[in-house]
Amino acid sequence: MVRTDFSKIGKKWQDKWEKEKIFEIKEEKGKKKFYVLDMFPYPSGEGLHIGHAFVFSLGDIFARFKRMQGYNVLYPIGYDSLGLPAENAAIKAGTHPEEYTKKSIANFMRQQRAMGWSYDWSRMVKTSDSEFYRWDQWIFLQMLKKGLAYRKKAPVNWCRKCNTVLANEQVVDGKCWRHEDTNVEIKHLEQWFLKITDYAEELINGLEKLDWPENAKKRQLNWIGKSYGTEIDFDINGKKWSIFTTRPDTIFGVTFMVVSAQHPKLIELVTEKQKKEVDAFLKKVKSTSEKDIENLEKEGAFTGSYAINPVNGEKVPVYTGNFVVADYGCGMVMAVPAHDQRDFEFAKKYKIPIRVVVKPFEYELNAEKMSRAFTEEGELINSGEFDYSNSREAIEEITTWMEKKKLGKKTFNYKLRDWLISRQRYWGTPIPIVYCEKCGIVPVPEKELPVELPKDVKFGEGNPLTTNKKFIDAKCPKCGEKARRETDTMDTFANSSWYYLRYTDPKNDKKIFDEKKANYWAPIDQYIGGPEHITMHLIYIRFYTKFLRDLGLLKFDEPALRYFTQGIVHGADGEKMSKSRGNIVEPFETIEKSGADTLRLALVSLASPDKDSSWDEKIVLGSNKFLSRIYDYFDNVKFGKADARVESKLNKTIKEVTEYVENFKHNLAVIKLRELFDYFSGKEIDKKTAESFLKLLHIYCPFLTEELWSKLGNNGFISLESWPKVDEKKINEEFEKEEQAVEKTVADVLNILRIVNGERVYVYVLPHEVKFYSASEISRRVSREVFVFAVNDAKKYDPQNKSAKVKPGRPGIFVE
RNA sequence: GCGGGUGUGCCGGAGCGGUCAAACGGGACAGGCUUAGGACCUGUUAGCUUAGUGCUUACUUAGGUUCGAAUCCUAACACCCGCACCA
Repeated sequence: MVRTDFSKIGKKWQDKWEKEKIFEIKEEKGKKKFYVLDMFPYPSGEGLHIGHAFVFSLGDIFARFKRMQGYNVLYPIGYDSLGLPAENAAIKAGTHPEEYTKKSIANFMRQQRAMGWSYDWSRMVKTSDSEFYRWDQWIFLQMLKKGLAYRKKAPVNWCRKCNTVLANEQVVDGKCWRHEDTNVEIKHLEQWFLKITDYAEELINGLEKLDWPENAKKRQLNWIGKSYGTEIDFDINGKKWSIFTTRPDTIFGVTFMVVSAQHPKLIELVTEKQKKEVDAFLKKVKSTSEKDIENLEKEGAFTGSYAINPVNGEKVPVYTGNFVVADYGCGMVMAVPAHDQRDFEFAKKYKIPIRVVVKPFEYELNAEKMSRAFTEEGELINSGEFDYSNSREAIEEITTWMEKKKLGKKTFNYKLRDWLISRQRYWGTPIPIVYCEKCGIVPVPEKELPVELPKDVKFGEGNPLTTNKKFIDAKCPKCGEKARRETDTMDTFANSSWYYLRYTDPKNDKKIFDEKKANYWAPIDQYIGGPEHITMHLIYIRFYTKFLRDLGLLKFDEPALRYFTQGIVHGADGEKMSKSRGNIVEPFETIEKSGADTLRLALVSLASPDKDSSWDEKIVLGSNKFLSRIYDYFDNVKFGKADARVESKLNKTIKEVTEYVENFKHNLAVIKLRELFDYFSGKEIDKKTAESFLKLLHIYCPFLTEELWSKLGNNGFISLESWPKVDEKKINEEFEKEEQAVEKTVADVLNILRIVNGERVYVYVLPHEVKFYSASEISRRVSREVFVFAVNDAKKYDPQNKSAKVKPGRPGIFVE
């Protein structure tokens, strides 16, 4: 047998598809659209990795499936080519990010074609094209107009390795998302923010109707983090200071207050006497951000001020502390050490009194002897008129009571913060702003967009954009005087927040996109991408979509109706693939050796695509073997007439596979295809059945099936054929029974043959079951001569009267 | 601490109330085809037992619901992932 050169077949069909532009589509009235999208890649110089091969194959499989089902399928590709990694990699390689990106993209494209992904290449977008990022700038200006883009001085996350600030979403465990070993520092800088929090409520509510994995929705919900509580006003030095709490039931147990070390108005609270102490503490806080944040001890300093508890008039000291988050709630908390672990630790350290106000139902609490805070439900004590009520119920009661007395009010808070988009780096979308001494912050007029990235900059220290004088020096659009151009660029996530819309009208140079086109294709019907994007990209893209809708450009609220998260393919050792572990799998080696079809098939056979899996080279061998068998079979196939059994099996398979593909259960679909092939490869089949099989297989193995399709004498592309339809009438459960009967009998016969040897096998069955037992089939399987008799057959040969043992579904067997 | 997930035979991994000793693939073993095979085909792969029957023990562990559980519930253990000083 000659080894089939799958990679050669691949190249042949790649070229044909491209020449005929069969995947280029346009809007069509009367045809139902379907938008399949894989999250676009950041084009690194290293080319596609196995994760790419996997996700994009999932997308392609789905796109092909929907296309064959008759939908007008939009399946585009683009490159998230702006961003820090490109800049860093370019610097490292001693080249310009633009060159680096260009090369990387070319390499990506070559590899993507080889994988057989059916993109509409004519719609390709690159975020690094000024014709793309021009619309980033345009959106920014619209947000500015609506007050959603604003500038403020704030404590921000700074990564010294990236040399830029980071969004909240980009801080992982107190470290930079790109530098696991680098602690994020807090700096106070003036930066641009997008007011995503305005959409917090809608971002929560919108989740409900989305067909997303439950855990993705939960994670977003968690991230937005809405919590209900009470805002309570405390009097400090005659001024009103509010705090936020979810435990107003413990208000009588407040023994001190803590204000965040980063609170903008902290100074107002610090008395002359305490200034030194507080300053020393603040200094320490700043330097501790360098250290391990996880095990940070709760620390603080007394400010010298006292707050008056509104419910009992008590004076309690106000501290500043390192464990209070400045921009959550009010940046200040009421501390109830008896019932909050953090407050407890703080109180112990600074010897602040602890007062129990919630008593456990079963026992007494002694404040002095407590080793930790009691945070569970209990009975109120030391709480004035609320004594003896249930603490959980008291939350509501006390809040209502305070509302009546105007001491506080019911409210809620989000964990979600506004999106900090300024980056002090070069390879990003320039923020279209000019600073004028006279006019202040002035937006660049829309007709002057794009503000292009100058090519001539120096990389090294600081923001490269500041090294190009021509770029910085600008004229104020308002007064015409000399002004300074903003040198910060936008977070790369701005680009990916709306790219899916640009695909619908990628070459439009008048507008961001044509609304008709966008509303025809979008929203995305099936989005596919990794779980790491759930709390970053997928929040931002939803936010942008809602904003563009509010501008009147979109008629829908959500960017992606259905979302599939693929699992991570680990190395053969079950560990995450990494260079240092040396367990990286290079998809290209496999493609060259066994062809893209093999790789695609292997990737989806490995495990359920939504689950993590470990790469196993054997899966490639197995897949390759299967494809070789198919190729050989079709290479010298002779068709006959349709066999009812084969047709039944085929239709059942169509039904199952369709269902599996729809739900991304490709591992199971492949099994069904294997079973079908095994079933008919030993039998005579008709051409139509064979073609249906090829069509089912096509979504996984596009090249091989194109080849075989044409070998069968077809002129067109199988890529453009339609998905087989189930003919329920042809599914005959009788055949299944028959199969099972044969299966069981074969097993029995083999079992007997192991004990006694014989040449001839006699099978006795109930008269109405005779039709289920095919002598030839059993004979084939057991390699003996086989005779089937009905028990009431007078002429049967049955020397040991085995027919007496016959029961329904169980034949008698005699071997001699 | 909070949230999500997973635990199945030698391995990967299906199954998610009966038709389950448990799909499919891989491995191992036996046999066939062959000069030979890492190629292909067939069979075996929990234990005991038997001319094909039957029985026992099995799907992390311990309980429970049920006529009946790998599948549902409760608890424990283990592992993985996400968020986290959010008041």
